[in-house]
Amino acid sequence: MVKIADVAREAGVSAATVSRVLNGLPTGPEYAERVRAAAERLDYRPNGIARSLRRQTTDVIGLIISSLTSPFFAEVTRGVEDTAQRNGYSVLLCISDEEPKREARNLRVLEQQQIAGLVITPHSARTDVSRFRAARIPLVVVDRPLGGRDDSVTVDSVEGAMAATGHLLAAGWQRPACITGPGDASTARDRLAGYRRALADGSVDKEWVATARYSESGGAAAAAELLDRRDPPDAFFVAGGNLAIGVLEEVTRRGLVFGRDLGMVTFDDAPWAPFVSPPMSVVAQPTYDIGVKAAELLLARLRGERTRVRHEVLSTTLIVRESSKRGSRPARSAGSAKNRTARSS
Amino acid sequence: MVKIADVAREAGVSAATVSRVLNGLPTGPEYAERVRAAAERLDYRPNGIARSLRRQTTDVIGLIISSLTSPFFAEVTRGVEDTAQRNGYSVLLCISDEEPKREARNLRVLEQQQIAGLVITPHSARTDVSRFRAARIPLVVVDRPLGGRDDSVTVDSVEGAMAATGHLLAAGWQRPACITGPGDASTARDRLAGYRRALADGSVDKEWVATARYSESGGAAAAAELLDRRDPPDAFFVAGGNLAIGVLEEVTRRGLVFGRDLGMVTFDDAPWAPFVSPPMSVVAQPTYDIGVKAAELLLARLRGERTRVRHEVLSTTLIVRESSKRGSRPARSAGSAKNRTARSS
DNA sequence: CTGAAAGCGCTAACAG
DNA sequence: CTGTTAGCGCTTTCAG
Repeated sequence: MVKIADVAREAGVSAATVSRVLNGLPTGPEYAERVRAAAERLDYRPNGIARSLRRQTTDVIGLIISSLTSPFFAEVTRGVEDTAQRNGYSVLLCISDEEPKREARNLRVLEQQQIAGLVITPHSARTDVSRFRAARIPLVVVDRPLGGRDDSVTVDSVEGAMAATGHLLAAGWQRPACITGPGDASTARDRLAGYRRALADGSVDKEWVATARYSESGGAAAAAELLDRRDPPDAFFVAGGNLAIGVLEEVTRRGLVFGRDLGMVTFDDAPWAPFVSPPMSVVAQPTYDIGVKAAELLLARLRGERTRVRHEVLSTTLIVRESSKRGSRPARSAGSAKNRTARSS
Repeated sequence: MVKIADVAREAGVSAATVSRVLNGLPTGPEYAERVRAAAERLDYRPNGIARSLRRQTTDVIGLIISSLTSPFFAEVTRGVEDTAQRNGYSVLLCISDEEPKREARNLRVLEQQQIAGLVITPHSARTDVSRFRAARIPLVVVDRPLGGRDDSVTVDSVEGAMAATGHLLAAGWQRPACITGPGDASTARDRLAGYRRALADGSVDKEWVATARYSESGGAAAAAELLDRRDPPDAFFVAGGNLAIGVLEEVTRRGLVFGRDLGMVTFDDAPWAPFVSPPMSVVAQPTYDIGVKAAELLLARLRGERTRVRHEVLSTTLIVRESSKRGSRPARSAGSAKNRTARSS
């Protein structure tokens, strides 16, 4: 491996000068040229580890993400990586899988790797990032706040849930249920709260609520439970994309169809959402931007630009397609669904 | 920051002893206990950077992945990360976005970070990993081979494409088209080859081929081009999940429906594939396992266990749902689609 | 502006 | 088995 001393020798200068040239510090131009040529000739690559040890800081940011299976988190990851890369940072990826133990191990590993900063989707409010705070390693919390002491990027879940549920009501559904995530996820609680507020606004005095892990099977089970009740709902507000797939599964298993037998709106858009039958109405989150924003907050901190804690809360967008419409024969669809709907049965 | 010397002082031993204890090297048990207690008391975390510099190796593996948008690559990533984490390694994630320039920059960065090994989905056969080979940093190539000199994990694309196209023919479609990726992706070429072989086997003497970037818009454009031909195909074999969404888009835009007006099978399964209308027939790849396998090959190398180059080629699975059936009234479906299909038109 | 020298925190060779 | 010492490759004082 060619090291700085080799370049120095080749260029006939000291290692210090090579370092200076390569880091763009002031040097005599003739030296600079000689050094650059030598480095080129030897195909020199600075050893980042040695540099980091000396500088006492790395160009690496850690990312602890709940999952990659869900497009939501995959897009957040993409946003973080893109932004980091664009600013000369690398991303050390850890998937916590929503497991507190894995998350704790991830935190430990990242600390040992001396990451410059951290982006994390904490499992719950119990996630312990105190060592990072103590070591003054900047961190930004994504998706679920963590007590408000750290920078954060979240989405207005209450508003999104209200919009979705309100829309269901407005479309004529009378007994909307809420299928949400586990109680230790603040998103799950907020979406439930938004649902309730919409019910209150619509003067609906009964509620239908099921909670489940944010997974397909969880969604399926919740839907089944709800539909099996003596007094079942006639519509679903679903609090997450993974849940939605499970709900879809259970509902089609029963031969029910959205937009006719049941109404439905779910959090999280997807490229395929327009193509399921019927096209799904969704509350879209600015997923990629969440990642970008998170990385940007972190980078600003790393540059020492900002000192006050900042909480960024982004908005959702309700996209109405077919699944939330009431009794709709395909009628209003953009021509596409023309042929594939039932007569009434 | 508490360092090894602090622990040594606290425990009343030398730094070397602390190091030995923490690394599980033989020491007197009473010392071991004292050291552990001291480390615990001080909440000591070894500095991984310093360790790496000294040991001349890191616990980090690099992953250069084409994209995270596609579930295929997201799952591969998950497989790699999972396996790495389980074996005490971390993953430095780089998204190349299929851009040669970004990929080159990623390679450079990872080299500087002194990664212990690399998993990469190379953009094309022109991807230059020579510096890694020269430095004897193990690498494994995923999805698309790179000249056969490195360990690799790929999928039998030819076989998968043959199965898909053959199935289309067997179902009664007579003019199947192939929508595949760009010519510099070997997967695209292989899938095209498989398609052709199936045509030959079925004695079809004309072919319908369109290539596009592996993206939704590419898929849509390719489908449009094919359908606008004077002599259009009556079925599609689509070479990738992203393409499929675009094809779906274009086809439903035209008011056509799969399983009736057109046949379709696509590479890549997805959780939602059973729920689009009609349910999509697919060639499923063992995505997660690809990642796992890749990481395992790499880890074996890092442990110095193996020396001969190994090419792992995994099989695909054809999953027949509705989109490939000919003129199918729902009839043969497994019960689920019972209600939501057209009567005839 | 340049070079010599120290040192980041850790581990491995060598003595004891 | 333990401590002392050297050194991984780089950057950054400090003199010159």
